[in-house]
Amino acid sequence: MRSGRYGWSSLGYDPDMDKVAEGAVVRAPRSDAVRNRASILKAASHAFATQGSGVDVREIARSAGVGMGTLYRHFPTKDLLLETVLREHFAEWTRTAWDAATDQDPAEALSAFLYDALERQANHRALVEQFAETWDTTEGIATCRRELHPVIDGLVARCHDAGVLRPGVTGEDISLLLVGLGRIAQLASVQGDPLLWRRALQIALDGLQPIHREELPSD
Amino acid sequence: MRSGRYGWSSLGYDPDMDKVAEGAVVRAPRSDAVRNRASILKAASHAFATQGSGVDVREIARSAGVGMGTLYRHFPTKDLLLETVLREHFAEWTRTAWDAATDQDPAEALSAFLYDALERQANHRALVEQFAETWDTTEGIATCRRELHPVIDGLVARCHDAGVLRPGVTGEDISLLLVGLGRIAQLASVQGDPLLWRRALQIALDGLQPIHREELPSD
Amino acid sequence: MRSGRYGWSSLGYDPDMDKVAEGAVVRAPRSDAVRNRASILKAASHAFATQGSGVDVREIARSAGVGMGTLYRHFPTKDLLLETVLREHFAEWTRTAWDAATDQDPAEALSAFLYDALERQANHRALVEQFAETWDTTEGIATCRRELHPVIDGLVARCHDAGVLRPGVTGEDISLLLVGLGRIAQLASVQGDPLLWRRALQIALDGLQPIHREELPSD
Amino acid sequence: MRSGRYGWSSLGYDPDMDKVAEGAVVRAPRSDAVRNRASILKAASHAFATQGSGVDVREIARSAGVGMGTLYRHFPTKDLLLETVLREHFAEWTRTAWDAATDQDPAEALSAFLYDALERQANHRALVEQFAETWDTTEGIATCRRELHPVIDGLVARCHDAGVLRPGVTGEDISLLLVGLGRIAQLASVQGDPLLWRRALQIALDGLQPIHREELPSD
DNA sequence: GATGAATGAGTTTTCATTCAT
DNA sequence: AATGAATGAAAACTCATTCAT
Repeated sequence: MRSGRYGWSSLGYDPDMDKVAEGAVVRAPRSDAVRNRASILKAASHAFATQGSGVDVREIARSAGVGMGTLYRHFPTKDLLLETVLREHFAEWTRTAWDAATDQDPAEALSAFLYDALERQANHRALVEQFAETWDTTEGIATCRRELHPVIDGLVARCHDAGVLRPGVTGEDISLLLVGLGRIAQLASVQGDPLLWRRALQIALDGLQPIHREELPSD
Repeated sequence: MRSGRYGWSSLGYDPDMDKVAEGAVVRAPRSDAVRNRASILKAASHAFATQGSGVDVREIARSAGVGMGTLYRHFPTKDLLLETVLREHFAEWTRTAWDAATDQDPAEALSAFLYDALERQANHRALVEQFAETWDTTEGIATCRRELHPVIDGLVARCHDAGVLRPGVTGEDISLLLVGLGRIAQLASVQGDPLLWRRALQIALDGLQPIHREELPSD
Repeated sequence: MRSGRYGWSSLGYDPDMDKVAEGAVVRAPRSDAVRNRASILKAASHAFATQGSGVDVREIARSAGVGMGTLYRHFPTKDLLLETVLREHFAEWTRTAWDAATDQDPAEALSAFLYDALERQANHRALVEQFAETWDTTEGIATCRRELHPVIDGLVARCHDAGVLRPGVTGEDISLLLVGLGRIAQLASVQGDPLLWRRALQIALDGLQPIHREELPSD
Repeated sequence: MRSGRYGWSSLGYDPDMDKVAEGAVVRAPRSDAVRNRASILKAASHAFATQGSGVDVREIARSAGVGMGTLYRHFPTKDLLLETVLREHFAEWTRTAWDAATDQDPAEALSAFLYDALERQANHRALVEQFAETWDTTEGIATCRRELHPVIDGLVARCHDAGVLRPGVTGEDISLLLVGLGRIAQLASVQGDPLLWRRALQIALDGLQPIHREELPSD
């Protein structure tokens, strides 16, 4: 979090960063800049969630109530804007996930985590899209997805310790299930029927129970 | 299958259909046309599979070694080309699926069906994309996806009859799992590791076993 | 009429012309060629009349029941095909016009000529279009339009001699009226009301009566 | 005229219309935008006038000295650009027409109106084209043509009242004559000889005089 | 700093004409 | 000679990004 010291911009492009020279006075950002940045992120978040990453940048600018120039001053490329939006999403998600992961009994924690995850993905087109687009990369948007990995790995470890998870199941297995069930959640949400994905989640959770002792394929 | 009587072109657009009058001699299509049509379909199939439905038509034409006009003579819109490619995929898929569905014992049949399905989806971006795009429509490409429904419903019924499927599981549940696991297969395939999706499939199959008697959520 | 000696092709391109060398045996054209040429002309005439000169050549070929190659063998460019069609139209028109011009009393003859002319134009989009496109050229399609000029000039002269035409009216005036009224006829025909153009024609004819002695503007 | 309140853009597309909220401060448009909009309209008007509605949009953009994007920002479709150009023409025309129609004695007014009309049509290919294309429709560009109808009907009524117009002549007759004579004017203008259409106009006007008592054809 | 107009390469599709079969 | 498939240069329109005001 490279500009955390300002307390106002924790992610993405910092327009004044390059002005910060040795010994220079760091001036607090103008309040309208702060406000604009926030509206842009809000508008972008909504647009990406409902229409996917293909939305027209102008629509975002318009619904944020700012001009294109302002948008591009804060986020020099569309990709960076998307990245920032998803990063915030993931950051919040990760936060909730840590809560879920620590508060309850392990099995409950895992199921709560997945439930929350699907609810998020059900309502976020771009989120689901980007899982696929960036699966094999390690930079850009992918970095934020990876912030979930420790949470998942922690959950998995706790479950194994408590003997409530099918032996052999890895964090990666859960991540992948997350993606697959996420897609299901999204489709179900298009049909306006959240029950549909809950059924799939139930099936997956049951398949993860330790009654199933058959080895999962490997090598 | 309106041009089945020719025995040479069972799918997609037939540019000379309207020349076929009552009693007219149907002349075999020119060999170059057949070759071109095939190269276009092959190139398109590959392009759609690897790059998704967003590929530039020109790239398809170029890699098929034909001009734009030729491509458009065979497939008057990009959508129709995509539809034809997917239709062929689905047609073949459906065929294999019927085989799988009838030959073996029910549980085996279901698992073979899903296995085959995921292998297909693992290698076809556009296929996976279109599941989502057309989930709630009933026309166009969606029609071919729906040809799988009877197969799935049949499988589900047989499994229930044999008591090898978790009570309450519907054809729609399986369809959704298909989509979700399909996405997983695709991601795993990007990483070049088919084992990954087989693990997810195993988990899902185990969750579908009749040991799990807990009701799936409904209403 | 350069290929009149064959007695079968009086207009347009003659595919074998260039084979006629000194002392060569001039072979009669194949009967299917004659038939094809005729169907092409018929189809083209209908297409140009109903859809204007913008019709797709393929539609003409298709409704003539011949391939594109055949069409282009007879008429090496679309323009030439259009020209030939209009030329035939004009030829027939000119023939009728001469009849009208000689048979009756002059005033009747003029009015009959115009009436016939408008009836033709009412039903021929391309005909009306080409009047405008080629008004200021002297080659190509324009040449056939000009074959009407002598008829018109003859009519005008006879009318002047008989004192039934407003003094000062020229053949060019009549030609222009023809074009203007032609457009009116076409519009009226779109509305399915031929009466409309007859009213305009009546007005024009009355304005041409010799009661009106006021000089028409000149210089 | 929905954006009349701005006092600066009365016709065509207003890209920021939706930004104008209740009580918002309407900022004057940027001078370059105004300039560009004007150049586009000027270039388009000239292009449509000389080459008809078939001109390449790129040519308009190029001769207006703007990029394609700019053109399309101001006029989202080619049709709308054409419509706007013609609408301005018609608006100005209608204005002049009302002047002509009210100022003078009826017969003079009618003749002045027609004279003005033909002068306009003589120099505008697209204008003349669109009369024909839209004759039987009531939407789009046709709406502006229809704004002339009341003027014409008014003129006709005044002329009949004053007994200076041939009995039975309707506004529709005049409209049609307008179109026909317009085409004549256009052709004459191509030859660079405006006298030609004045002669045709004179003939038509004389045919409209009340000396001619013969009924015009009807039913 | 903010604004939103301008840019222009890129995308799909059409159709007169050519040429292999 | 006939066929109809192949060609490819346009043409209309989009949208991420830049830049004048």
